Amino acid sequence: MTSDIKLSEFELDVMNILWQVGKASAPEVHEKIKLDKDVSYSTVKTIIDRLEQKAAITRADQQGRTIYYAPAVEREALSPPLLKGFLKRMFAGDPHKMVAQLLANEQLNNNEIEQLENMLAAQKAKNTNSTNK
Amino acid sequence: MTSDIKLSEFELDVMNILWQVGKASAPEVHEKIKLDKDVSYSTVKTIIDRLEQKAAITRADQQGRTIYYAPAVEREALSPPLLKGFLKRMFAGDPHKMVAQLLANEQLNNNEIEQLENMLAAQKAKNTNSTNK
DNA sequence: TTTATATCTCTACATTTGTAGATACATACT
DNA sequence: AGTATGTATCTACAAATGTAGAGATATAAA
Repeated sequence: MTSDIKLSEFELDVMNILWQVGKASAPEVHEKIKLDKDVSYSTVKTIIDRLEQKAAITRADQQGRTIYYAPAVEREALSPPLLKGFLKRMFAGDPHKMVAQLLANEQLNNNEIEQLENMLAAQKAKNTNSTNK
Repeated sequence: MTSDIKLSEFELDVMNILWQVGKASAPEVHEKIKLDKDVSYSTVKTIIDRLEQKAAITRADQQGRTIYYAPAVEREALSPPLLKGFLKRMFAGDPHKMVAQLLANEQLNNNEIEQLENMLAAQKAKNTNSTNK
C-alpha cells in the first residue's frame, strides 16, 4: 500500500533533508532549512513534531538530550499518489504536457536528455515483451 | 511574469474544469466535481468565489441570474513554479527521478513513449544549436 | 399574479498549516 | 557543586482550506 500520509509543503521540506542525510537532530535540520528561509528553531521543531505525530519520521537515536530523527517512510512510498494528483491537477493527467514543461523549465543538457531517452527505451522494451505492446 | 497566484488543491480541481470546458456556471462545476467527490453546492460555490477573489477566474457571461465563469489565468502560467516546487520537494529537484516514477506509475504504451522521445530529440537538437551544447 | 425553483449571497466553523515565544531541563563547563 | 547553554516541551495564534447551512431573490412555471 502506498502510504497515504499527507504532508504539507514545509513538512516535505524537512523530509527532504532527512531523506538526504539519513538522520539529523532538530537543530541540524534547522540549520539546513535556514539556508533557504528564515524561520526560528521552534517553527522547525514544531514541524518535526508533527512529522513524528504523523509517523513519517522516528526517533532513531539520542545523544545527551539531543534526539536524532530518521525517515519512517521512503520518498518512493509518498510520491506516487502525489505525482498522480499533481499530474491530474496541473496537467489534466497528461504526462506529455508535464514532460514538455519539464523540458521548457529545467534546462537539461544533452547528457541528461540522453539518460532520459535511455529510460524511455528501456520502458519501451519492457512493454514490447509484455501486455501492452 | 509567472503569475504567482497560489491555489489550493480544491481550487485547482475547479480550475481544471474551467480550463477544460472554457466556461461554466457554478451548478455546472458542481455537477462535474460531484463525479469525483461528494460535496455540496455551497462548498463548490465558495471555492469559486475564492477563485474570483484571487482573480484566477472572471465572470464571463450571465444568463438570467446564472453566472458563467471563465479562467483568467492559463494553466501554463500557473504550472512552472508549481512544477519546480513539486520537483524539488518530491524528487530532490532531479527530473530523472520524476520521469522514472512517471514511467513506473502511468503505463504508457509505445506510441506515447515515442512521442516523448520525439520531444527529447527536439530539445536535444535545440540545445546543440545554442548555448548549452 | 402568485408560487415554485434554481441560484446566489452571507455567515460560520473545524482542521490544517505556518509561525514562534515562554519555559523547563539535562548536560557540559568552571 | 554551581552555572551556562543548548535542546526539548508546551502553548498559542493568525491565515488558509475544506465544508456547508440559512436565507435572499430573480426568473420560470402555474
